[in-house]
Amino acid sequence: MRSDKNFQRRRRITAIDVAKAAGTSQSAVSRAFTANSSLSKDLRERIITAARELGYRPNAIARSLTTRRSRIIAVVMSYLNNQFYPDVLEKLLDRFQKADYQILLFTSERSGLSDPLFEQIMRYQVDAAVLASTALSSRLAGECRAAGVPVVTLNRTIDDPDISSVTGDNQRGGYEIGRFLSAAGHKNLGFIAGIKQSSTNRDRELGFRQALREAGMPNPQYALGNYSFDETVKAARHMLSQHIRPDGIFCANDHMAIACMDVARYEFGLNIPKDLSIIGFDDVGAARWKAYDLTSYSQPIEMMVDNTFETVMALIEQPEQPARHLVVPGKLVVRSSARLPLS
Amino acid sequence: MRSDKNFQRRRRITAIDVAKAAGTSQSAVSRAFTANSSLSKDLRERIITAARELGYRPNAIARSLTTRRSRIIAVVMSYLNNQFYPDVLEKLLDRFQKADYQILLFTSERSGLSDPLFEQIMRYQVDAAVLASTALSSRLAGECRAAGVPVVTLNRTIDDPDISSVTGDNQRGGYEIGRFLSAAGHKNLGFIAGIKQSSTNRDRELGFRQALREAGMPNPQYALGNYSFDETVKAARHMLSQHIRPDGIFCANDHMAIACMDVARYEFGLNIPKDLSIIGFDDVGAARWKAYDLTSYSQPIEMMVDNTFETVMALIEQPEQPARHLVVPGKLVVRSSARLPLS
DNA sequence: CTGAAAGCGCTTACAG
DNA sequence: CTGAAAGCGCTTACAG
Repeated sequence: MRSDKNFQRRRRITAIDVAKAAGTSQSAVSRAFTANSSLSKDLRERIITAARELGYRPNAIARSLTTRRSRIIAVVMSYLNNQFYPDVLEKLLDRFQKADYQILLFTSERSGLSDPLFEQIMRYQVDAAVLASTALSSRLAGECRAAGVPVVTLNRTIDDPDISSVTGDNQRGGYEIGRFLSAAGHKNLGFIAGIKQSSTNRDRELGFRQALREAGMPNPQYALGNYSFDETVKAARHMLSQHIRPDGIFCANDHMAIACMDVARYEFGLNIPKDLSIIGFDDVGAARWKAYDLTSYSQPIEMMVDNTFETVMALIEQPEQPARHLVVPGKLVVRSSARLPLS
Repeated sequence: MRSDKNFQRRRRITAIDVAKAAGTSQSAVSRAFTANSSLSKDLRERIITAARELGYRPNAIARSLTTRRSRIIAVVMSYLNNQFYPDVLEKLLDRFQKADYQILLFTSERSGLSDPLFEQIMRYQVDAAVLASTALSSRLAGECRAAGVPVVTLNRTIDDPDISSVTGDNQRGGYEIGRFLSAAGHKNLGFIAGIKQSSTNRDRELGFRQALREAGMPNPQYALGNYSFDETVKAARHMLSQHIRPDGIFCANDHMAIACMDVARYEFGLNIPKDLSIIGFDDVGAARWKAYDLTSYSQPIEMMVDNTFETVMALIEQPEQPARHLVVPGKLVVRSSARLPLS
């Protein structure tokens, strides 16, 4: 069967080998490695011993062919240079590994071509997909679902209400940030947006604008950072060069807020927060770094991941159940990058 | 066969369905989806059309059962909060996806219990494993290899010379940093170490000490940061509280250097680099952030990943070939966190 | 070029 | 509790 001679791994040890060694049948071996299947204590022990001696390990690939469950979850993620995502990934990994699921990781190229991605996800018969890439077209989610693969989007929602999602409270976060800035007596606010079509950006911006409106403030100045460090540098330069320079900027995430702070301080010589307040979103690790000490709205990763996990499991058990849309509350973490409300 | 009624995904579309629709045999369908297998243009087209109409996608799991190649690579990684690793991961993903390999991601809990990890890796029949976790015991590598799974360690080496590795030039990097600091006229150097048993730390420290020796300088003051931000904060506090305070510190990676800078500036009120020079290692993205502007020795991720990929492929083709130990050259990236050599 | 058939390593209904 | 056997969805040597 093998044609390329280069390929020859030592013969695999299979359940049949173990069965022979333990003087029993292959089915019994299978049962010994399957939770709550009926097998006498005695036989089970004999099998386990033989297996250990032979270095036998059940072949998960073969198993999933018959069970039709791979115990593999596809995770699609990009923007790994934004610390928020690796942190999410690490927690996801922990959570799913603990439940004996493995994670097959995909990045969507920023080009957004999700088709080949979808192909691969389907071919590997994943039990579910977690989509945590803001860059992603919502098409991927729809395709997965149409193909019967449970999907949950993490840190984003998409148009289709039938697709479950877990997000932070983006709108409320934007709103609180707007209130905080206006209460501190800022006169000219700015907003540096992430990717325009992303739900995170949309909701954060929505909340922010609403707060300004309620406070009787004009619309904020606007620039596009696209969740990219370099683009944000340009956006900040542009915004800070305006005739009327903002005295407070809300950046749609911490990653951009850091870029913005660097520009303000080192290119414009501004003192933060005296000359300019900056607030981010996510409360990533670097927000705590003293050189930034960034005021931010938190997204509690642990809770988001737990909710994602629960939702995925529920969907695997009952694919037809109604979609869930979980919103995990965060809170404004006040540090020193923005002036405090006048008391 | 299925007992739990909750589980029912729509019937999968298999090669047999496509064969029927295209009026041919299942073998032909298989051939249509296999590169360079003999099949008439005509039949192939008919099959592809039928497949598209039915939404058929070959089942990679079933395929790997017969080919005995899963086209899955295990990647083991931890310390994802050190930006170096997500950056590596993103590149690895790109590189392997491009070659039609998928990545099954594992974190080793920092506890270091690698046994269950090994179990899972084996069960999923991965074609190879890339170990990029400094926290890892070298046992995992040995076990994989003993089980016939090609292994390459990335950003670390282990004792066993039969296990391939790809690393930056840690020793030379440490050496150049030592020369740079001594040439700048520093009098009292300090070293904040990463994980003691890690090869990266060992080699960086080795080179550093050698340079000091050659320059006729005393051994550096020493503190342990264990590649952890919080531990480094403590280490830096301790080191900077000494009677004779160092005027230059080499931190075994950028992640720790940032922690160290924060302590120096915001707890001790030191001016960097006037009062204290700090140099890191890796040249991660944050080293370029203006608030740190960190002098560092670079590890060229792209090249490291390319080499890892090539090595993995070579080992998959010829498992018995001799191990490779590739060292990718980096360079000192001079920014403003350390005083310059006296010219 | 094409098809029938064996086999990859498991799980599980069935029968005892 | 235990075993023989069918079947999961493919690949590929074999024969035509």
